[in-house]
Amino acid sequence: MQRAKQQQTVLRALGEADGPLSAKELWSRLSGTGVGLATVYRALRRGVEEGSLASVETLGGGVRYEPKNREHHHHFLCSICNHAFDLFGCVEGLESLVPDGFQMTQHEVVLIGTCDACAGAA
Amino acid sequence: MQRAKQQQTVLRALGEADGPLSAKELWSRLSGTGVGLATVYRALRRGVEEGSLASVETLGGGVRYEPKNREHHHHFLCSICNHAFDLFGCVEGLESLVPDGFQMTQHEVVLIGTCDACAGAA
DNA sequence: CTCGAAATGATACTCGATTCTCACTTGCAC
DNA sequence: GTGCAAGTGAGAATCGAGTATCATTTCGAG
Repeated sequence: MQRAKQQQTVLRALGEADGPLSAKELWSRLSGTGVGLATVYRALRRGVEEGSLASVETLGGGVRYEPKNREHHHHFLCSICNHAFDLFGCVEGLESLVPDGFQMTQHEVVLIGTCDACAGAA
Repeated sequence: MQRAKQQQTVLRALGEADGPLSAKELWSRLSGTGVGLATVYRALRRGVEEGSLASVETLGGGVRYEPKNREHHHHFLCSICNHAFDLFGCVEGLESLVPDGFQMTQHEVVLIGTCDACAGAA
């Protein structure tokens, strides 16, 4: 196992995911590599500080991380496996919801249901 | 101060709010009444169990609670005061985001920005 | 090869949110 | 008034997420 390169391993694994991952989820995907949880957190924190990663909340508990070099998108949260998936595209008509005097700067859309795998296994 | 009715006080205060409240937010609104934090949690837990309350995550950290007898709605989160407000209305076109094989059962829309009061104070 | 700065993994620790414990109080039946 | 089950407030205990510590290892410069 190589040292001094574990953080790159962490970031690469995150980049290969199909959605944002929490620190624990990411760590479990690296369980065979001997990477410590502390290193996962170090890599995530550094990534956020350097601007290459974004931390997102997708409901379902906890903060997840994803690479920042992605198009504007939203997430699908599987209520069975609790995994978050990236969705492509966005929705219209959000401005009409904003009350007078309020200023919207961002928005989040989260769809909740069952993912491909969980729906098929049911 | 009346005893054995504190939980009703808690639930009434929640019903009068303009958006979902966290346990701490709710407790601070009751600070003059001598209600203990434990009682707030007890009231919230019981309300959820009995089905009169819904727990919602509005991003911005933590779980908030609101009465369940409300129309379908979404929330606006002020990034300055971190308060959550109810929004009325919904959006169209969510179905088009769902990937093949996935089944959507719920959705959440959260708008983020500055509320009336915070925008005015800036 | 040798040295030192930076990285690493294991684990102890911190912090906040929530729940539990317990002595006391209240409301109600009798 | 008495007895008792349920409610209550204060603080202890618990739990999970994230951070700090520390001995060890790696890697590049000389």
